[in-house]
Amino acid sequence: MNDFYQQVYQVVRQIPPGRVSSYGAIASYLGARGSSRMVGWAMSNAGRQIPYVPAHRVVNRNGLLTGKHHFGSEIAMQELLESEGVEVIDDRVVDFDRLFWDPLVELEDAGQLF
DNA sequence: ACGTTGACCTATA
DNA sequence: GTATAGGCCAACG
Repeated sequence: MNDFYQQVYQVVRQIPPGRVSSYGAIASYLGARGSSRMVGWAMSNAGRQIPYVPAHRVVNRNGLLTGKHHFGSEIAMQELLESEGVEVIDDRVVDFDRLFWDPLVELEDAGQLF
């Protein structure tokens, strides 16, 4: 795969349980601010990646579970999040601002990767 | 090769 | 606060 995808997967794996991030934040961290859609495409392939990529911890900027349809079932993503202590109501992450995990802030730089 | 689609985001009104 | 437009670029038919 391209390095871009691998980088996306690396960042997603850094998201701690019970926290969530966004496509745009990851794209921005990888230097592709305008290409947040590519992060979504990377997630589409995330299910086939080894090791496991916690794609359920990645939601859109509004905290909406827009990618839930790509999981096994419609409630799989929500179930996974709730099993980690993340409240999800009406396909939306509760206290998204508080649970938001920004790689730009948490990792500070690319030194945490590789 | 071309048009459409898509797990998105920002800007403007 | 919502609505609309534009940009982004890989994958698919």
